[in-house]
Amino acid sequence: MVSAPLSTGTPGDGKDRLRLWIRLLRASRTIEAELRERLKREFDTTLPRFDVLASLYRQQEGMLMSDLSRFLLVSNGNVTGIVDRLVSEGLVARARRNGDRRTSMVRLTDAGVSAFEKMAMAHEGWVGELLGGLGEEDTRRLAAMLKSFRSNWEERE
Amino acid sequence: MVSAPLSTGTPGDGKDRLRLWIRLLRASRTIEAELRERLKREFDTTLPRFDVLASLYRQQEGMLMSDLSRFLLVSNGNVTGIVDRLVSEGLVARARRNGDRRTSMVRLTDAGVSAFEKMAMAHEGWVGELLGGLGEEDTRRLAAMLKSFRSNWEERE
DNA sequence: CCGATAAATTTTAAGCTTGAAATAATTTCC
DNA sequence: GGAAATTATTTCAAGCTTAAAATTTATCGG
Repeated sequence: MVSAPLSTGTPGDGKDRLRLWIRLLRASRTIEAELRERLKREFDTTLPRFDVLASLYRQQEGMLMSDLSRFLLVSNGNVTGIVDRLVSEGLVARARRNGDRRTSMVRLTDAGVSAFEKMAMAHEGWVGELLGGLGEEDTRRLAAMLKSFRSNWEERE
Repeated sequence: MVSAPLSTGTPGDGKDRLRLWIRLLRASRTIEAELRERLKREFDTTLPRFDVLASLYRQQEGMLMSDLSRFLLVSNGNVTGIVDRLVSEGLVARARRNGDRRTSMVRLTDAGVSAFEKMAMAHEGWVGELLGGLGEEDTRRLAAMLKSFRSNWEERE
């Protein structure tokens, strides 16, 4: 996955950052794969569906398709398909709005709420387990660094 | 993307790790999306193809399909398709082996080597830019933490 | 009011991804 | 040697993903 550093490397050039990126990507893919597999096995669902349910659970009043897309960092068209499937599973409902007929408010159904709560409990446990190798101190430090990275990034677009 | 912590949270429970996981995932998706877009725009290629080329560049003697799959953390069937496309682009070649006719050695062509070298140069620069918000010290610390996380993980399977 | 522009969403085509089933070749073990 | 198990790969169906085009509805400037 992605290339090892090519440049010959005096300290401070792109090499350290490339190495960091490779490790970041491997870590997140490893965890993601494990979570995906467990969601499939235990709840017969997928990570994208879980992510949509999680977003909607945070916003009980509902979200627009474009809110979902922006929040989840995926394309508009992508969300359409995932929500379609969740609707057909009865976990989510679209409600046309009087104000603006282009948009629809997407919201969890009661079945969606209770399905998500079960999954979220297990999910939180799994993440705790999968990141168990990290001490509490490192966990918080890592989280803080990643937070500031995100903010830095967002500033510049 | 993934749920915010649900539990009410005494320090040291799963909450901190869940928060870390969410940030890790958001960071890697953000960077990944930007790299994907630039690979498309500048080189008319994709991240999975770039990843395969990068693996093969590291192992100039070639890799089995299963080596690629294991190294890239993706499924076997997935690699088949990506390599097929790279072969049809002339960047990669499959060579049947005399010893074991189930396997084939996949290797970069000359065109593949020079295409990859161009991309890798740009790629390294992009990563440097995208992670630019992090100081050198943080970069190295973060990388060290992620490395030890990976090893911890790998020990337990 | 009406045409142009913008905004929200869906559709489409191409490619990525997985997990499982199918193929093919090798190895193991009587 | 030959059946059975194992290994490497491909094929397949379903779903995820993107970027771009198309659709539908709102808004804005005459």
